[in-house]
Amino acid sequence: MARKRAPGFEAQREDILAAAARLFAEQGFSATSMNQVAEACGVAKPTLYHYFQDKQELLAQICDSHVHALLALVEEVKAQQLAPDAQLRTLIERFTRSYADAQAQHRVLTSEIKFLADAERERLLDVERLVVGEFATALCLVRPELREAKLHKPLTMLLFGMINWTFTWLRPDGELSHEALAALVSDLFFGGLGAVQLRQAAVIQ
Amino acid sequence: MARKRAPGFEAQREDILAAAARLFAEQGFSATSMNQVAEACGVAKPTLYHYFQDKQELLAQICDSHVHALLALVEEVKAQQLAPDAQLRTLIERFTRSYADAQAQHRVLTSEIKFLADAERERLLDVERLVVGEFATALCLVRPELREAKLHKPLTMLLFGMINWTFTWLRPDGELSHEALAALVSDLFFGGLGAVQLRQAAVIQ
DNA sequence: CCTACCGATCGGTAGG
DNA sequence: CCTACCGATCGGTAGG
Repeated sequence: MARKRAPGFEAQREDILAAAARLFAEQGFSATSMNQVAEACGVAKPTLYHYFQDKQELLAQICDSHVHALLALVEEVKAQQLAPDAQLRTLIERFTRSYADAQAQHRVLTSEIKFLADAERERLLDVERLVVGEFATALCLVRPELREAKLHKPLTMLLFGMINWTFTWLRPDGELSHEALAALVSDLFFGGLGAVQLRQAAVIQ
Repeated sequence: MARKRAPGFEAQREDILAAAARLFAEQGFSATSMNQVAEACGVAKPTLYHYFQDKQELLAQICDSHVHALLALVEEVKAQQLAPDAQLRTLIERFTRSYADAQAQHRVLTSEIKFLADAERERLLDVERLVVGEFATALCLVRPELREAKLHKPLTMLLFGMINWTFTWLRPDGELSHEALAALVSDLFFGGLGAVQLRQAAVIQ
């Protein structure tokens, strides 16, 4: 039997991850020092190395837990077996709302993943691709002809663009709530789908 | 009269800016060393300091020239005095296509601007706000009721999200060309505008 | 006396 | 879990 961790071990570890996520999101991974992380959670720098092997592992843990939370979210919606329109709309709204609680984690996942080692980064990108794939599949249930026109993936990425870009401009305490934003994105995307011309992918090459 | 610069001065300077933009876009500003910039353009590091005061000035020049290019682009479209629909569509297409030629500059402008000193950063954000403002104005000409619903700025930012996010997934040599993408974004956004419900901004607070 | 650099090394700080 | 450090490398600059 392995020896028990000290009682506060997991809580302390989560504290460090949360502080690191906030700093990495604000300053970037490279511009953030381990001393800053230590100071932010009120411990000495060597303490960090008791919980994490190195700076990269901090980043890897933040990205890993967040991308798996996103995957769990889409799996949960999928399990509800909603009608196509309702499913895609629910995905959009759940996703947009999830940013309210995990802004820092999401910014780190999208902006700092390049600082991971190749193997670790590819492993996480594979999980990201699963998440994107579920959105693309849900989209094809709504408008199946998009798949043969090879527009389901581009349209999915335009949708992710709308959602992910919000962290550059949406103030958490501003007039526009995440709920209202989710409805706006849904309306815009669903309305736009009907107007998309299907000839484009063929035109290209 | 000021003495003339050496003939290759401007060309060398542009070379350095282009190499720095590429490296900053790929690795981030903080993770890129002046030695890497120097190596990328085949000069010694001290030579960089002949053209630029320090590393931050490199970043400032990249962002400054690109954001002014974007401003010039919107002013040029505005001067054409097109009908509202055609103007917004042209803005979207010109903007999307401009990324094909200036991907690195655009990534730096959107991702690395935080590493500038406060005053310099604010100066550039003010120019960015002018560009966004022109899009929002063009959007209000297409659907004036969006302004009173306070949705013209959020919708403009969703549009920028679709366009700006493309650098995370659009392969410059891939199947989908920038032209086809521009048409897709236009179709989706114009189609979606008709479906946007106007009650949302009021719901919020 | 100017420009356009180079080889070498500065003070300070990063991750560990 | 702290103080005290290391090998290395950072941005920036000296003399020639």
